[in-house]
Amino acid sequence: MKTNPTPSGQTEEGSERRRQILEIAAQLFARKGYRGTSMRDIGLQAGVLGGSLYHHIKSKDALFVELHGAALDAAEERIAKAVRDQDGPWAKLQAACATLLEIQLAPDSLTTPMMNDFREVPDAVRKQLIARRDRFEDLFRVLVESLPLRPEIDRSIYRNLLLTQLNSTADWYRPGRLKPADLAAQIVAIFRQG
Amino acid sequence: MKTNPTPSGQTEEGSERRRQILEIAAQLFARKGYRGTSMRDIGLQAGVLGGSLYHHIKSKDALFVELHGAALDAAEERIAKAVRDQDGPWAKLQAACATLLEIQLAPDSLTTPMMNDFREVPDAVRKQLIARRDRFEDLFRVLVESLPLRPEIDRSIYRNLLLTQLNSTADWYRPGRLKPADLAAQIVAIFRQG
DNA sequence: CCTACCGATCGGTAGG
DNA sequence: CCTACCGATCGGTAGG
Repeated sequence: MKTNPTPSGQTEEGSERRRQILEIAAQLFARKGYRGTSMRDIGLQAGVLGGSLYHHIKSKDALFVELHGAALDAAEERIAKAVRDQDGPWAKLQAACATLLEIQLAPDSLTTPMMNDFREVPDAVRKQLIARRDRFEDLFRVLVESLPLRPEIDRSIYRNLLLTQLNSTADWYRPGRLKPADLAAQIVAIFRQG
Repeated sequence: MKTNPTPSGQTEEGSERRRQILEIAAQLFARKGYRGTSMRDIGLQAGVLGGSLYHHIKSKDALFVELHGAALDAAEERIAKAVRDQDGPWAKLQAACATLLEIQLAPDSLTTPMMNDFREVPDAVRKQLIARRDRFEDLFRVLVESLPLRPEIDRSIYRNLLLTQLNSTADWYRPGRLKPADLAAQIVAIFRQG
């Protein structure tokens, strides 16, 4: 939908240069966190001085919120599609988990969400991130609703635990023989008790 | 063992004043993270200027490492005791989980571990934290070894997922009708598939 | 434990 | 996009 480039290069909104900068910033934020990434760091990677970035963005805060939102937009779309392709509540859940893990564990793109360092972020930013994340999690709320779970399981806690699991995997996962899809299978195997 | 106070007040190692400062620092680090807590913040809570803290500690880094170590020491001791009091692998695991959650979710003491913001911390500090945490996790390695798990479950991944779950609960838990022990029961109910 | 300060770094801006 | 800078804040220190 927005993949084909606009006619020519202007310095505003959707410019290619701006997209490059967003991608660089997303990678740095994902690796070093919000506070651990300075505007000068981003500038260094982009080949300009920190101050020059302000031609393309309004503030560090707005940049972070925009990246977070774009990442969740992309993730929602990919997950919804993966879920559509499956039949049965557990197959749908596993597809959603595998897709989210693939996105989270491939930290090389604009689409990597950053759901983990809310505590590092200014209060005003945090509020926006939480609101957006809550909407994102509705996707999983629906999936968990349709699971056939034992009655003693609290679905709200269950969903929280599952999402926590998915979101914090990036903290310890290292690429190797264990693929994201394998990990998703293990997680669902655990969460799918008889 | 170290609970009764030393004869009188000196300004060195084990002074009461120092203990107060460590407690204040631990709370702030737990709430705001490593980078989000300045020495001036700690001083403000302690009623002194930031620079004055350096009579009691060597550096911010050393302070954080010391707090992390002390918290894990205390947690290990409490968990080992709780495990000893139970029979059977699942009962032992649940006791360990409940104890760890109780510690993590009562953020008002020197004993609250901070296992979550390793990315915020300087490299030299991170290495020490990881080494200490790995030793701590051996406690759970032993517990997971003795579980009767289905053969298709990878115990190393299983342990990682469980610990991730326990350690990241503090990010979303809010005190209420759901007690730490209840949460531990829910987690173990999920991880204990038939 | 304070005063008074250091060098470094931060997000951000004016003006070209 | 750069030069040159702002005010704020950081960890830490000397000297009392």
